[in-house]
Amino acid sequence: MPELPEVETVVRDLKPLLAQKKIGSVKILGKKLRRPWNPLWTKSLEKQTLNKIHRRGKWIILSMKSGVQLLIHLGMTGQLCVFDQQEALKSHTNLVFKLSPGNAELRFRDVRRFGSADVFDTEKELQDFFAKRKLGPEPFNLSQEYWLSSLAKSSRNLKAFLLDQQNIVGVGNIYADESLHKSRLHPSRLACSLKPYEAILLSNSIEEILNAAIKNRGSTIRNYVGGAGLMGGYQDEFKAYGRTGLPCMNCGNSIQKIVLAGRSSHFCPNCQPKKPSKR
DNA sequence: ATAGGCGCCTGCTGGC
DNA sequence: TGCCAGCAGGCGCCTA
Repeated sequence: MPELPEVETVVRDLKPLLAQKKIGSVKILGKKLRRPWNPLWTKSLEKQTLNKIHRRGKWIILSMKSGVQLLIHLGMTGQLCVFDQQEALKSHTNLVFKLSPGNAELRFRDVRRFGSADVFDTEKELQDFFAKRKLGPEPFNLSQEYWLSSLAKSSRNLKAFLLDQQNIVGVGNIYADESLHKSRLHPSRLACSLKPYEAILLSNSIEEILNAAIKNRGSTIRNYVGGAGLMGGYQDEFKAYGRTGLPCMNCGNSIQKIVLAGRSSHFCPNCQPKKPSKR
């Protein structure tokens, strides 16, 4: 589900709600997530004081003062929200962290269970976990040198390239389509075929699209809600994603859908020609 | 090493 | 109205 803007919104929402809180009890419910919960993790987290909440790509990191790290990925349908203890548990709630002082609790709920929760005893172990996955750079203030060279080295199409978190983190199916539409690049163009001006246009577009989506608190198609339970608003701004057969906002031609990298890809055949435009 | 295909899950929608 | 195939925001494993 959630891509960088949604994850960023969850983090921003949770920040004030989790500030100065301590984790009381940890409850594990329902079926396992992508990976099963290790019972030792419960002990590692209980009585720990939260220090910082941030994200790396689409991963949410809750760091404890002791150095223990709780790492959450929302998968396709994950929701990480604070509720009052009195509020009824929604179906498919997997994890409940009581917070003290106060009557609130942090709940993780993931209908499809593609999400995950992991605990690391130290910052170093968390970094090793990320290193194994070879996460690429954040999309903001990308080094131009890095971007041009990694595009040039890749024989994949742009859609697959953008979805690969080793090249750039945080971009998923929606924002890949939106960024390609904004840069007027066909999703099946090969990464290595981009001229430098096209490559720069693409990275600028990614940044602009993601920033605009963050401003709108992300996009809600079905399940996504922020850390305080609110839906996103950027779904109303889509220019390509999900607009199959509807007129392109730039030129009026109808938006096409094809499958690339196993995912549906929406683009305007007129604005995003397969051949590079001359310049 | 790299890239492509598919499996993992559940719920909703659209077409018959 | 009812059924069911197809599809959905992501990752990770396997294979070639």
